[in-house]
Amino acid sequence: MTDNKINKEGRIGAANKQLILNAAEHEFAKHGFKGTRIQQVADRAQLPKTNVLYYFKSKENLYLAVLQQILELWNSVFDEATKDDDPAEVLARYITDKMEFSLVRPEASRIFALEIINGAPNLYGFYKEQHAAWMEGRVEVIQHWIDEGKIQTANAHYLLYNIWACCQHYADFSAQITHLQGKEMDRAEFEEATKSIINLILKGCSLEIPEKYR
Amino acid sequence: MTDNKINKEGRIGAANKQLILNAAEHEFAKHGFKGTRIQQVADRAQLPKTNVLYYFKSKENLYLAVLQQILELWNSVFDEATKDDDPAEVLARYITDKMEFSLVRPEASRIFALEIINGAPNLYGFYKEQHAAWMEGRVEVIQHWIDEGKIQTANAHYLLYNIWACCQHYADFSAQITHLQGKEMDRAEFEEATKSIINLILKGCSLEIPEKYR
DNA sequence: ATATAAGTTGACCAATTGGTCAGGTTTTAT
DNA sequence: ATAAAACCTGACCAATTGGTCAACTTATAT
Repeated sequence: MTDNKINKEGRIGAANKQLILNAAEHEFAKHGFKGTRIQQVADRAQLPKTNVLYYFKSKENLYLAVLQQILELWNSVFDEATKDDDPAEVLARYITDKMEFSLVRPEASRIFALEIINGAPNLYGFYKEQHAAWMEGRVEVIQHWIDEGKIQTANAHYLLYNIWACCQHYADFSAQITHLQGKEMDRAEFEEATKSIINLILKGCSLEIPEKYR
Repeated sequence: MTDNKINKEGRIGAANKQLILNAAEHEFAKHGFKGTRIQQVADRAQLPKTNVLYYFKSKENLYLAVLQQILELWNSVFDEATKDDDPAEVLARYITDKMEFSLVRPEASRIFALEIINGAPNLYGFYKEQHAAWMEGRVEVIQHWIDEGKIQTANAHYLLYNIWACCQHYADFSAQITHLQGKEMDRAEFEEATKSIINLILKGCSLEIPEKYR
């Protein structure tokens, strides 16, 4: 049971890896996989390019690590809802969480969007199970409510798509929104937008909007 | 008034240009600007690479031409709505048109999405006026209804964003949807999804759903 | 008929860029 | 102290790829 030190990263490695991952998320979100240069990531992380390759053997490897990190975050945010909770409460909470995610981690959302527009080669290859499980879990909850007559909606899938679409739009299309409104949305405006989505979705399901989300 | 023939394209040129544009739309939608190789476009159009460069001087030029073509289509589809029409009718029609667009021209929608995620450098540079005018026109119509009390919604912008988001999602994220449902959505399913959006948006604005859109 | 423009294309080039490598320094466990 | 592992990085390379060029064929107007 001796602790083998071979191929174990030290403190420096862990810190630098995170530094690089953050820089890479920024660059991949803005330029896509092909459009991102390792040199740009290195510059942003203030490290030499060779150092980036030292920690992440290849560009693809780096991208996969970024995607992995995003998926972990993604899952953790929405894992709380269960089928025994009140639909109105859960949906409102769900939308609030998603919008919070769009506000604080827009770049993560954009990388996810780029991956899917690109045909999701990695999501349905490398992280297939992980991603599928996350989605199936959400569909299951809604379907349960429909079966029990707790919620009025024709199709669990379409409801989820509409929620995802509205919430992710504020991250993925923020350049368009900023341009249209003449300035970046601040937190107050994000909360207003969140209410507009909650209003839309809950009314659409003929649910009462909980007091604290009005 | 003599007809100067210098730099005028003949029939062959017009036909080939369109052939290349169609191929380019396909490739740009799938791989983004940086990820697309001129050779791939040429292969899809079944022409030598040099021939593509002959008609479109550079890759950027080709991309701009594709974007231009998409914007013309985009605008033409939504220019019909006016502020004097019935909001319920117009919104339902608007959503139907957008969903039809997502069904028949998903790649155009994806190029548009990629451009915006990328920060919309060309939309707010080259085609700034064109694009802004299209958006402002839509906002104006909604705002007019709000001012006249014809429609119950807090914010014209957010309403439009939510409509765009839901409809474009079915084009931009079709890879995810296809994966989730195990097969591509057919027209019947698209019509069902369209109804779910109309239901959501109109109920959200406290509008009656017109008979033919139920 | 023929001149002029439009269209075609293989050969080639220069720049970019992902990735390697070897020779170093620093950290860490004992 | 010292050995082993972890970390660092300048120099370099091979492959990709956007774009040029010159020689050629085809179409078209008069």
